[in-house]
Amino acid sequence: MKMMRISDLARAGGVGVETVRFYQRKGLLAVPRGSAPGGRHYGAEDLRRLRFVRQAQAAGFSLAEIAELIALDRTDDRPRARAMARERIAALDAQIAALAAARRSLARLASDCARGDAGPCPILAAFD
Amino acid sequence: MKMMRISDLARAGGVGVETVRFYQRKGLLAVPRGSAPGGRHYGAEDLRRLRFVRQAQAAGFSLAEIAELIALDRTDDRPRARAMARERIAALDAQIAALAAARRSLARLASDCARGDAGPCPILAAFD
DNA sequence: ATAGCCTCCGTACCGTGGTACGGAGTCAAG
DNA sequence: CTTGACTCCGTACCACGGTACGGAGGCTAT
Repeated sequence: MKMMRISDLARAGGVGVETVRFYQRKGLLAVPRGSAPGGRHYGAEDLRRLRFVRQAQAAGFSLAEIAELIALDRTDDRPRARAMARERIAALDAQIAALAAARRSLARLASDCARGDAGPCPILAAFD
Repeated sequence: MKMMRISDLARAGGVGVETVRFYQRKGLLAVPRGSAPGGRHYGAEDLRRLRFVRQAQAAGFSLAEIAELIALDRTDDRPRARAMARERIAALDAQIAALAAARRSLARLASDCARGDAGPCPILAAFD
């Protein structure tokens, strides 16, 4: 692919230039091989990485964990990768269940509160 | 009402004393009516509030929004409370869907990677 | 009455995930 | 050959949600 500049990479990844640079500092993204002034800067591989970072973040991995995943990918440390995935799945399950429970409480609040301008609208009792 | 001290309240609410004090500064919890030295400090109402804060946090409200909810409870501003609840429910639904999608991707990674020490374990391709 | 634990209060600090700023250099077009 | 857009780089700053620290003072048991 065709020598993207940092701003192109950022746009393609849906983040700001400063965020790309922040990820570079954190070791999540390669900083372009120093000696290529004016030449190519970033390629398709960088964009894949950037997208991976965003997806992994959406899955709840911290940036530090994502750095670890990238290192794991390099060293092909499959057992560790599997373990991290399993841990995250368990955490995700717990989180989804907690959010679903909160959603139910909130839905109850909204409907308890929905009709009648009189009667109790016990906001502080929403979570019982 | 057994005149809890701040440390009792914190323990009952599952947080640290410093966190209770932090919430007081943020206006989420009342600071005990200054003139009662040695007398009662905190009561059941404070504990309900503290628990409300934690539950509302679990539902994804920020501390600033929680402060607003508490103010709403005081002024009995039902329309606004309903609106906040509905907004939060929508955000929760989106978040739950996103987490569920991430969970599926991760589950696929874990199983793709599960058997065989050979073959591809494409960590960086986990989210495609 | 002194020790030890507690409270209150202010201020400072922390990790996470960015966001902004200013300076110096490079590059292509006008 | 200057202007403008862009790069790299470092440093500083931000919001959020705490967490820690140090001093002044109070309650209670020994």
